[in-house]
Amino acid sequence: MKVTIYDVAKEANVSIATVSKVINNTGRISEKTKKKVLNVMKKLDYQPNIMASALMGKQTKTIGLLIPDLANPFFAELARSIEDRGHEFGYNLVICSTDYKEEKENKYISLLKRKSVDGFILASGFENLGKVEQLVKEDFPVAIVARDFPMFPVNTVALDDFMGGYLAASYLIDLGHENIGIIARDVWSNRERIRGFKQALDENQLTFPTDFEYIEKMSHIIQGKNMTIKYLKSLNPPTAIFACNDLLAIGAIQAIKEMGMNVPEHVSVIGFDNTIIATIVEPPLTTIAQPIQNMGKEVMDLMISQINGEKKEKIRVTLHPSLIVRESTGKFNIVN
Amino acid sequence: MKVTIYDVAKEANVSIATVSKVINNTGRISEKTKKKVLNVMKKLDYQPNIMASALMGKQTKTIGLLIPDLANPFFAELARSIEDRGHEFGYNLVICSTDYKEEKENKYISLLKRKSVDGFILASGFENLGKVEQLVKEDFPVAIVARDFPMFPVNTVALDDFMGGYLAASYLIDLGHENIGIIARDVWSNRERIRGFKQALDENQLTFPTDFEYIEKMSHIIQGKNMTIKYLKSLNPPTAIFACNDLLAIGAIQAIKEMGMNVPEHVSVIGFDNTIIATIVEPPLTTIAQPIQNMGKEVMDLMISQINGEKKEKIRVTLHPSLIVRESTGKFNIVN
DNA sequence: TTGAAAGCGATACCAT
DNA sequence: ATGGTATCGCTTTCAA
Repeated sequence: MKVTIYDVAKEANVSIATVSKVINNTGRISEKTKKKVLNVMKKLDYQPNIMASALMGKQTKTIGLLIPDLANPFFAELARSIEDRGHEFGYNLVICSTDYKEEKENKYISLLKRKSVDGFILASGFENLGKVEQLVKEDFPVAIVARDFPMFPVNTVALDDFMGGYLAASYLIDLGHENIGIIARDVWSNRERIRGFKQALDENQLTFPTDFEYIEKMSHIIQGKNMTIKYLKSLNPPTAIFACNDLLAIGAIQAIKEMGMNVPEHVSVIGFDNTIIATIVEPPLTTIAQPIQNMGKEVMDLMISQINGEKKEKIRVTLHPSLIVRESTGKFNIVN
Repeated sequence: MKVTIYDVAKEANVSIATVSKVINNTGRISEKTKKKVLNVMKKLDYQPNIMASALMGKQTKTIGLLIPDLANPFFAELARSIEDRGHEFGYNLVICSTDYKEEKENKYISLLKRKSVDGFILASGFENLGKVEQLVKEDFPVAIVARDFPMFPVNTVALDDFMGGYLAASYLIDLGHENIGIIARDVWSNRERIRGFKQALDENQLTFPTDFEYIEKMSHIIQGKNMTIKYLKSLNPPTAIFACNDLLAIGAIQAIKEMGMNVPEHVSVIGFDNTIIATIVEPPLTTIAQPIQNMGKEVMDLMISQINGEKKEKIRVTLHPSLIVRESTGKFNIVN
């Protein structure tokens, strides 16, 4: 059957304690026995059982990653970048899609704790403050990414969402737009983006639409489409749309086309995230880019340093969004 | 600290054996003590440590999923559907991107075995027959998805790739195309698709392009683009392109547009997979659909039944592709 | 119906 | 420099 430390010890004529020491490179063992044990390990193709050592308090080298939806390209790309950085340090990811459901979030967290993950990386959409706070109190390694939690100390890699919203609005305003529709789900990062958006509006003496309302449920193409149709059919239709993610923006573009109008001639559209789909849609989507690769790397680094107990103080890394101008936005056009 | 089975036993004035029995609903215990123990468990918020029971040979309820690239929408969507089905049965997924590198595949497999995963689901791109065969020989639960391994018995959920290629070619031929370029990486499923493609060609007395060659490296937009440019600049440029995934097809469309031509007026493009991006490009992509949701469900079901030792014989589920006609394909046009 | 005790596969302290 | 052994948290006979 499976070869264990006992098999190695027996074959090498040493104790399991000695074998353990050569595995972990701890204590002192003569070069000679070390070499001997190493040889036997190779010969028997011995693979230490990580679960067993986890029982003794060692790391499992596994991190739980909770995201809203793996099928959303933004989260898939983010997960991939986290995975890559983790891989460099021997970590694996258990990836869980929560669909923004608190019930699933709780379930996954307690399940993964029972599986002795070394820590959790929580991505955007996590509204479940209580659970996170509890984790932090227990001193369980947690890091937040693409989502800011200003309330208590926790390692965080956030985008400056406020700035993102501000950038989007400023650009649209520069193009001459004064009536801009907003599409967003009610999550923290979007509230920030809208706050930044409003700031730019204020600075230009423009008023925030009074009839704005968040979309419910998912942030998918269909929701973006529906909301856009609603906007365009309203009494005072906007000349530009700010969608809080690329998927929603695509829905907006589809709606505009379906209603017989053009992007950006009749209506401009700006997205958020800069995922692969922004380059694919026609016209290519102007969007606010999140530095996904960097976010993944940074959050994994924070996680690892926390697991290793390197620094006690919690760190907040804020990354900056950038405007990527493509072809879905244009000057306000009197055509309207 | 963490509450263990001992804490529960002490608090309930029973032995840990008894507690274990009520946890697992095994052996016989009186309703009274059962209720008592259950209460204490709730009161102490006891969460059995899965690693400890795994050491005793129980399941970890964790499956390793190896895919080429999580950032590829097809695999992200597939992973999501596998995750969903697994979730219904209490399974979690450790997701690993291999980048088609045998070295990574091997590394992940042995690492996850050390972490006592209950089984592996291997997705398309896995060319590493030796390792898989070894797993099968060891009777380690393995299931293959989106990839066929005809050589030895292993649970498989495959697409009828041959049929997919056949469908694509037939459709293009019906449209009047006789010179069709093919873009594909050299993996098993693509070889099958091309075989089906060739079959349709043969049936129509058309000849397979003699200068066809596989692309190297990744199957990304850029590779699709480069290959298409090469085709269009050749002496006898094709009037249609068959790309073996949607990403490559999108690259093809981009290349065609960049060269000042239109899709499908000048060149038709057909993709494969029917991921979300097929609906997003302009023109919307005609493609061969893989039933992703079904594939995920079926492969997880096979995995679970194998883990539970339900049936010994290995099963091969073959799902059928379907042609999704959108707007990237059109009749062969004399314009050329 | 319940419990004592022997593992599972590793780590780590304490002797030797 | 090496080894004996307790221990981690749980499962599972086997007795009582």
